[in-house]
Amino acid sequence: MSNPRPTLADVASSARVSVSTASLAFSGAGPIAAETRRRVLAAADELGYSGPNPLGRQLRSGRSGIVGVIIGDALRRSFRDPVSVQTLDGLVSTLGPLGLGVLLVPGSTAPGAPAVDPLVESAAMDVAVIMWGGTAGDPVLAALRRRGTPTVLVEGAPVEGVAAIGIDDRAGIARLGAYLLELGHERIATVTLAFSHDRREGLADADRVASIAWEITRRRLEGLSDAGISPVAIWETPASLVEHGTAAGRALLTSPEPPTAIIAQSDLLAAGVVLAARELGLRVPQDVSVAGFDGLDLPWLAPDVLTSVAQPLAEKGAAIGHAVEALLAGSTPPPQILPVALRPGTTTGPPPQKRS
Amino acid sequence: MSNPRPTLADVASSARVSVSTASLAFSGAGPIAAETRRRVLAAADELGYSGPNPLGRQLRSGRSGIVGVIIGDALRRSFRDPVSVQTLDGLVSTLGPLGLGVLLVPGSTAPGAPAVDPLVESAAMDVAVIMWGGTAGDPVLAALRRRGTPTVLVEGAPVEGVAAIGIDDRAGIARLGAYLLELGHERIATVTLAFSHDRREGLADADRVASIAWEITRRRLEGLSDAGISPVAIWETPASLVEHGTAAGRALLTSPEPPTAIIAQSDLLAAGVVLAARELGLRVPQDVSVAGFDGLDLPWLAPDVLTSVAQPLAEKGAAIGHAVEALLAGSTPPPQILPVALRPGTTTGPPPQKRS
DNA sequence: GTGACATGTCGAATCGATTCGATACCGACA
DNA sequence: TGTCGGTATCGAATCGATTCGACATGTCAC
Repeated sequence: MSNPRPTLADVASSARVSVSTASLAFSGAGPIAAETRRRVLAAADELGYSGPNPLGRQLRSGRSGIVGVIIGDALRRSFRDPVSVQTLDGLVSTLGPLGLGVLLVPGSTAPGAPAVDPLVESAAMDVAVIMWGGTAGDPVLAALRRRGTPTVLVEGAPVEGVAAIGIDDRAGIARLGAYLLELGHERIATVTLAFSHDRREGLADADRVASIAWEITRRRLEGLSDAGISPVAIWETPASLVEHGTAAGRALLTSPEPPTAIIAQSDLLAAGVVLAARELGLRVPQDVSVAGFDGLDLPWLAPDVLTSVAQPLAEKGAAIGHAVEALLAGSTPPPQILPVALRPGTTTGPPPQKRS
Repeated sequence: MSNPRPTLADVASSARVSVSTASLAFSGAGPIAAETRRRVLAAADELGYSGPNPLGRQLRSGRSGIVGVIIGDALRRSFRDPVSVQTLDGLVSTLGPLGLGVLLVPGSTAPGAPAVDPLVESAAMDVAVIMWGGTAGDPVLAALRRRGTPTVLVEGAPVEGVAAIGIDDRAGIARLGAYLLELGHERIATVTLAFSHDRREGLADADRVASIAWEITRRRLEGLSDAGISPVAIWETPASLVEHGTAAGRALLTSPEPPTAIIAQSDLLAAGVVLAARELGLRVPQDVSVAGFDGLDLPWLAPDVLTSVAQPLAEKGAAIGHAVEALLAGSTPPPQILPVALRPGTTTGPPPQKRS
């Protein structure tokens, strides 16, 4: 009964045709008589053969049909961020129709360890996508290189020979900064994404800022300078999560000379700042303006609607998908920077009148 | 230069050993002289050969090392729910050390279409995990069966020959119901997860309730009966998202005879109800009690802490992982129901005194 | 000195499909 | 009648590894 699963050869012999003909019946690549085809399929049906074994096909074609998506570290952390999820969703939607599957690959095995997850070294994948820009000497990038796996780097620093997809976050932040300056703000603080793997939390001094390893954080910080803003405080967070934004907000808003506006590098962080302000009895935006980045829909922040810079998440996922497609076709897709758009909400306004 | 990638045969001939010996040098399965091994590795290094091609290995072993995770429909929807994400995280953490990768497989191609995504039919996977209980006649389940892929069903109705992992949500809801009864509530309404693929939103009458296709929704509803509660209203939502909870809360709390307590089948829904109550100027729990299910940590709901029934998400993921492991080993893991625990928060209290 | 045994290496078969080139057959056309 | 062209089928090679059994060599004990 439950013999070893039937193979194409079994089906062929049962239908009294050669293996090659049987293969044709399934793949449809090549001329085959309708009657023969019918006979083969009937035999397959009878034997309980459910189509060619993908493993055989893959070996022959040299393609696994799998795109490895390297997720920062803990899935839990990456995916608590709607930004990752929506981007991934866009990617999956684009890859699906191409018959490509997405394999989730943890980056590093242990949180702090420099070791690379064994899957990066040994999983079958035709292309790899690094979701959150690897740093220059990223061991994951090195491993992929060694394996010769074509790679798409998302939101990273440009690396020779690696396809890149990003967004124009620097200009977006600059635009946001200009907007706040126009409103009259002079004391602007900022809450940033993580600086590097060490994921510290707290105020960052100039030295610390100079040590930023993650391109995305640096770029968004540079957007502020572009707007001519030098922040009165730079607060570094371990990850883009609401609670870290709240912690940042509490600290910044209770400082001796609190900022009149806070720009966070992500909406989740900004939302956290808004919650901290509420908690402290401050009105947003009358007492303090708060702005974020990403353009997420955060219904639970109601009645506030975050002022933010919207990035096209689904399109970003699709762009990654197209880059993957191009790499598979053997071409080298050009780097692509997607545009972002300032989206004013209810959390920004003119600064409070100076008392005294 | 960039010739066709070197193969084990190339390495072997370059190291002047046979292919079989070269294989041994990499796999370590079998006796091999240290010196020979060194020579092979050196040759590999020189040729830029980065380990055996997984495709060849897979064909030989008949194993792909891939676990397909079938996600309901749109990734975007599934993964906006922290419950899915945290469970998946637990699963990935368990599978990683086993050298197994997780392949994301969309369930159905189009939202409403009954068609099954081609990946379900043709992707190479050793085991499949259906994340949110397929219904009885689920086409995905049927397809997997036909292919003979061992399957783990999470939170589903028991199906012959399919491994099952679930939580004791029915008892948990019953416990929660009892708790509210003890507090003195008499008018209790409930907000449920989706009934079926059609994902309607609004009050459900008895007929509609009788038509529930999704086991998880039915089970949690039955928990209420177990506690002796017949809800004054049953509000059906399309998905476990905050905004649907808010819509439900608005409707239920503005009805002629509003409930004094609302039990939601998920924390996200419950959080939405709390937000609706705030919006309506109602105090929680003085004016209305709200409870959820899942035991999520929702910092943005502060200062409220949701009363909820906590389920062990990471453990659930791990349990799924172990079931996968067992299936791969050829055994049939027993169905497993994980315990849940009532976790009172600040959103429940005695009902308001009757006026008049 | 010889048999028993462990160690290292090799050749060939195998996993399950795809695909190229050859062959056989048919009707049409000159 | 001989040839050309197209269709349908088949045989054999191929993808890149793993693994089993055979064989050669070396060591030890009796």
